[in-house]
Amino acid sequence: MIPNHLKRYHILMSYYGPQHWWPAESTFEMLIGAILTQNTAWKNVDLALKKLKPYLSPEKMEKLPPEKLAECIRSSGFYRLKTRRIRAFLAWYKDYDYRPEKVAAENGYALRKQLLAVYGIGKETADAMLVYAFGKPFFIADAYARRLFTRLGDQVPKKYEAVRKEVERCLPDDLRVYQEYHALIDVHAKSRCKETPMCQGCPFAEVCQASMYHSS
DNA sequence: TGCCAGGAAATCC
DNA sequence: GGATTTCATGGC
Repeated sequence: MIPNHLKRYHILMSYYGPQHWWPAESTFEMLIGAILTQNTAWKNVDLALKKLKPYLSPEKMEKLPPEKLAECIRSSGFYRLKTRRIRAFLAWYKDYDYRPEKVAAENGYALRKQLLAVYGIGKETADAMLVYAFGKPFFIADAYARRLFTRLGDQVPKKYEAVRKEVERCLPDDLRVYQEYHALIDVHAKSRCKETPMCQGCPFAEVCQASMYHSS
């Protein structure tokens, strides 16, 4: 049986409402945040972004000495590593004159391949950038999504690509759906519905009987 | 106080 | 291809 992700999307949407993600004041901030949040709690990313505030444009960040950049993002963890990754991304982005609309003019899959070739950008980071900065519909098959699907009783594939493709097969080719579905899954994951036993007003209450949602 | 958080690359075999 | 290790801080 094919999990109906469109149905799940509607359930989450009617319960939490539109989220209008990604939480960033600019496209550039979103792109940097995507790298900073790798295996890192968003709270620590937010601290780093605040320190980066004076340099939150590609032109300014490019001129920032690496040691200074590292100092700013220290709170996000893996800071030496992420300094290299941010700089690698900036080098790639510069070929598009740091203009997201130029990047967005590329074909989605070709663009994804390009991003994956950049040092420090893997599948999840690439998909987040594609969806929230460059307007390409891809499903972000992150840890929250896998955990939710598992709890709803799916046999979730181990490979990232398999999960992504399976979800994409179930959804309309609509950017807004991909933007909201991922955001809603995130918001839901951080809500009290991660608790067990069954919490009050769980959006998945109807399917709970047929799933292991509140028993794992 | 130990454990984990919106991963990815390098290095094994 | 898979399994393991490295990268590191802050919060609970």
